[in-house]
Amino acid sequence: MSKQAAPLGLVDLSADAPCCPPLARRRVPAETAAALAPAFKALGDPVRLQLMSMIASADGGEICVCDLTPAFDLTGPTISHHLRTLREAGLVDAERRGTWVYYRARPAALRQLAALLTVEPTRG
Amino acid sequence: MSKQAAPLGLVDLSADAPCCPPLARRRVPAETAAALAPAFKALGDPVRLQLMSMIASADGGEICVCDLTPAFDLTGPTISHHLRTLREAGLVDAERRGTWVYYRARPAALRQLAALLTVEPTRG
DNA sequence: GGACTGTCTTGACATCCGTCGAAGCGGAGA
DNA sequence: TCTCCGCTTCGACGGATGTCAAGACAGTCC
Repeated sequence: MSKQAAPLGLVDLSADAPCCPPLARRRVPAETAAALAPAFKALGDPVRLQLMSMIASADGGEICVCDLTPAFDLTGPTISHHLRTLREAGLVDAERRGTWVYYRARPAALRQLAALLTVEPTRG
Repeated sequence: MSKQAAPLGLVDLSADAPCCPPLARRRVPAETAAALAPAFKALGDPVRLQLMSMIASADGGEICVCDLTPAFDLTGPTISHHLRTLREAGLVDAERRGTWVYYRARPAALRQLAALLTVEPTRG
């Protein structure tokens, strides 16, 4: 369930989207901004930024929700909500395996965002 | 009025903050997440993402508000509000010169965010 | 000094967002 | 089958956010 590019209003941050010269090199057009802003917004919460980091840096490339939840002073539903936000932003993928649900990062999405923010070494 | 590093609750994204190995390499600690999330949140709006791009890609490194406002179907105060958000996130600097106000990007801040999102070419 | 221009601030309002408790669903084990 | 456990969804609430109209402030030109 992770094959289609942008299911149902999800952001398309798939690897093959040939997206985006650096933001500082040329003006980002409105459509591109509208497509990428949700990803930045998803990272714009401290909890989600930590979740994203825990997922992206996990050994084996994936991590169980049961390892994420106890790292915060928040209820299960709240963590679940944040994970959903990251999922809908196209930053992570989820997979149920038996009792547990595992999350893994989408490196291509992170790479796109990083590329957009890239700045020339020191121009001028 | 643009000399001090992090005045009054602003995010410290100054160049000398030795901040942040990639998010995918090691878990981002809570304080770091709290410090950086506002910058991502500021970029999490399509209008601000475009503004940021227009400012960062401007010839001469700076751009007048009078050139920013007409690019959107929004009122002056609304644009001003978004610019303030970018300023308080430490992403841009403002300077009044005569009648007009000029904005310029803070490359160091963008670099920090880009570095945080950096992913190994293809690990594994 | 006075009028004009450009930008920011204030106040108000509708909407969105983070959070929780309660309930639902799916799988595992007795 | 029945119960327990993990995770998600639903419904609700308070606070934050995006937007605008009106007013305030800074600087220029006559």
